[in-house]
Amino acid sequence: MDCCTPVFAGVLDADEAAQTAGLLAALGDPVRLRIVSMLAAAREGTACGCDLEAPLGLAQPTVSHHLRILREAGLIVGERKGRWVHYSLVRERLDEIRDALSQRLPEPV
Amino acid sequence: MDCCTPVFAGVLDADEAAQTAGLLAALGDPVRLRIVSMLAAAREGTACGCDLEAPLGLAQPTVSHHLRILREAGLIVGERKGRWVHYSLVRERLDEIRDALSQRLPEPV
DNA sequence: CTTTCATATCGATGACCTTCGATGTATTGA
DNA sequence: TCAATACATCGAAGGTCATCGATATGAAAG
Repeated sequence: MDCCTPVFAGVLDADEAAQTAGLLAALGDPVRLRIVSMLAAAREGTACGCDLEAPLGLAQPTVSHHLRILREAGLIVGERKGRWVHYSLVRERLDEIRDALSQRLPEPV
Repeated sequence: MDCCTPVFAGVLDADEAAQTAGLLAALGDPVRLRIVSMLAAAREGTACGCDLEAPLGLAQPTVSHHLRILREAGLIVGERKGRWVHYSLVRERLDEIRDALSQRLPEPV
C-alpha cells in the first residue's frame, strides 16, 4: 500500500523559495528584528547607527554588520545625511513577506 | 550637534525578539519554505516525509532534520498513521508571524 | 518471524554566521 | 590643517547549521 502521494502543483520552486527565504532569514535574528522594531518606532521613521549601539548592547562593527544584512536584503535603506546615515524601513519588503505567507495557503475555515 | 536621538518606546525587548526571530529563522531556509508550500498545496493538507524527498532532491535524514525544526518551532505537526507520519501546517503559527510583521509599524500612507 | 518500508537519531564534515578589536574612510568643526 | 565623530571593512575566533552515510526504531506485510 502506498502513502498519500499528494500532487504538488503550484509549489514554490527552488528559486522562489531561495528569494523569500532570504528575506525571512534576514529577519530571523533577534538583533535585526529589534533594529526593525526600533526603526518602526523611531521619530520620523529613521535612526542612525550610533543610536542603536547602546540599546542593543552591541559594538559598533556588529551593528554595522546587521545593518548591512538588512540593507542587502532590501528591508532598510540608508541615506547619508552629513556625518550620519539615516536608516529607514522599506515597507514594500515587509509587505512582500506578509504576502508570501498568505499566498498558497488553503482557505481559512 | 547631536544625531536624531529617537525615542525607542514600545520596542521589542530581547525575549520577544528571540521568540519571533525563532519562528522567522525556522522559515528562513529554502528547503523548509518549500516544505511548508508543499504541505499547503497537498491534498487533505497533509503529506508524509517519504513524499517530500524526491521533489526536494534531498536525502531522507536531511528531510527529517528540517521537519524536526519546523515541528519544534510549532509550524507543523506530525500525526502517526501506521507506517507513515502525516505532517500538516499549524495555521496559527503562520498567522502569528504575519501579525508580528504588521504590529509596531507606522500607519501606511 | 523475517522482511520491508517509513521515520528518527547519531556522528562527521564543511559551510556559514555572529561578534568584536583593529583599521580605514568620510564628514564636520575648530 | 588637524582633531573628533560616524560608519564601513578586515581578519580572527567561536558557535551554529545543513547535509548525508550509517544505524536504530517502529509498524506493516508476507
